[in-house]
Amino acid sequence: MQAVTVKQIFRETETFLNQKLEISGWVRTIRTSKAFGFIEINDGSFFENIQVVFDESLDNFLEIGKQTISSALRIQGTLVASPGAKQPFELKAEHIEILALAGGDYPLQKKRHTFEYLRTIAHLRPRTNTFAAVFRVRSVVAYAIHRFFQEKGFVYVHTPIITGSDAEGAGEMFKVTVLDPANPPRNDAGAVNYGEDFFGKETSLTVSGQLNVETYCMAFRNVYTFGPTFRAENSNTARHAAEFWMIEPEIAFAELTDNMKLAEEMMKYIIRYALDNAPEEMAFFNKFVDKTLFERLENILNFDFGHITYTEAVSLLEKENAEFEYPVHWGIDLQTEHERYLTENIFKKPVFVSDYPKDIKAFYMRLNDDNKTVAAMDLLVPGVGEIIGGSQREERLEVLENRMKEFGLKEEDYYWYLDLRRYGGVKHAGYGLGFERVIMYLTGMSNIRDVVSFPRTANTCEF
RNA sequence: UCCUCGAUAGCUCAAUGGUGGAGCAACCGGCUGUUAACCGGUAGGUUGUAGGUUCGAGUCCUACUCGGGGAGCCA
Repeated sequence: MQAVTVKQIFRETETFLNQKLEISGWVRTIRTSKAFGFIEINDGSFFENIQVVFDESLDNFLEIGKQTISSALRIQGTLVASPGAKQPFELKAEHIEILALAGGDYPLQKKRHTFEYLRTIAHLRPRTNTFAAVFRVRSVVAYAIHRFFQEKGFVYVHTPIITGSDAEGAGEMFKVTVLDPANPPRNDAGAVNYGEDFFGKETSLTVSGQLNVETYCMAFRNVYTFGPTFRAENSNTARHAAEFWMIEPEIAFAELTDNMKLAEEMMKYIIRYALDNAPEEMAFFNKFVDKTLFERLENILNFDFGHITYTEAVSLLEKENAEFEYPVHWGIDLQTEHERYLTENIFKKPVFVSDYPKDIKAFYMRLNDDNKTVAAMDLLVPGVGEIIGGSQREERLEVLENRMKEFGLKEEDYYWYLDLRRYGGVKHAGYGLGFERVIMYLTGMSNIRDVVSFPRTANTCEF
C-alpha cells in the first residue's frame, strides 16, 4: 500500500481516486455517531485537511472514536468521492493505527482562539490554521526572495551577526560579552575593561549588515544579505521586534532610481510568488484575516508604485494640517499619521517618498546637489507603513568625510568603509526590507508577534 | 518610554457594592453522512498580584504584573 501525503492527494486526485493508500497525520477534529464517524486529518504537508470516514467494521472502532484533537494516526483505506458537499473526496478507512494519543487537556480546541492566547502557547500554535498558513507563507516568501535575487545574478553575502563596530547607526545594540556582569574587569578609571573580553574589545549584535555588504558590492557588483538583525530598543508596538530578519540588497553603478525600480520589482515578484505557490494559505487570509487582501495585492501587481519627493509630500500634507496631531512643515521627519495619509488617502497604493532633508537621515546617504537633501527613499504601504528604507550611498570621499564630521563620527572607526571610496568607489545604492513586515503585508496579519515563530520583544523571550 | 483600555472556569465572555453563571473544550451517555455536527448529563473558581475603603468587594481606590490599541524609535 502506497504511503502518500495529503498534498499529493489534493494535487493529483485523479491518480489516487479509488486507490488504496496510507496516510499519517494528526487529528484536527473528530465527530462520531453510534456506528460511524468522521476525522479530519492534517498531515503537515498541506494546508487543507482530509476527511477520513471510519465505521464499526474496524476492530478498534470504539477506541478510534475516543481520539482527541492532535492525536497522531496512521490510516489505510480507499480514496473515494465524497457525498458531502464540503469536500471533493474522503478516505474510507480500512485500518487505523493509533500512533500517539494527545492528552485531554490539550489547549487547542476546535473553535476560534484569540491571537493573544495563542502567543502564550507559541509551541502549539503552528498546529492552527492561521499559523500553519503564516509560517508556510513565510517559508515560501523567504525562498522567493532568494530566487528573485539569484535569478538576477546577485551574490548572497553572509554579513556578521556579531559586530565590533558600535556605530552602525541604526539603533540601540545588544552587548555581546563573556565578562561576568557582577564582577567585570575594570581599568584604572573604573570603567569596564573590554580589552579582557572575548574579542578584546566591546562587541554587539548587528543592527544592520549594510556597511559590511557595501564592501562586497564593490567586488560582486550586485549583492544582498538576508539574515537576523537585532535592535535593543524598548519598542512596544505591533510592528517592532528585538530580533527580526532583514533583506539588504546593494547595487553598484546605480543611483536612487535604480534602487526604487529594484524594490518595486522585488515586491511584485514576491507577491506573485506567494499567490502562485501558497494559494490555499493566501485564500485563507483573504477569507478570515483580511477580506480586502486579494484586492490590495492585485492592485499592487497591476499598477506602478507612486513616487513623490519629501518636499512635494510636505507641501501636499501641509494643506491637510488640520487633520494631524503633529502639523507638517519642511524639515521635520514624517510622523506615522503623515505616512499613512500619503499611502492610504492620497495615493491609495505603495508610494516611494524620496530626497529627505539631510539632517534627519543617516551620514552615508548621498548628498543631493541642492545641499539640503539626501538621496534617500522610504517605501510606504497601506496598513503597514514603512516597509523599506534605503538610499543611494555617498561615494565621494570628501563629501562623506565632511558628513561624518557633522555627525561627530571618528574616521578611524570607519577606515575600511572610507577605503571603499578610495579604491574604485562607484555610485551605488541599496535598501533594507523588513522581512516580517513583508509577511504582515502579504497575509494581513496585524501584529509582528504573529509572523515570528518565537517572537522576541521588550520584556518577552519565552520559549 | 508615554497615553489609553483591559485581566472572572482550559478557551470566549456574563454577573446593579449583597449566594460567581453561560457557550465551547474535558469526562460519561445517546444518535446511520457529519462539516466549529447535534441531544442529555457530570465535573471544573483563592475573580492577575499586594494592599486599602466598606457591615459586605469580581464590582470602588492605590501600587505592581501581564496583555490589547495608539504614539515615539525604526525595518
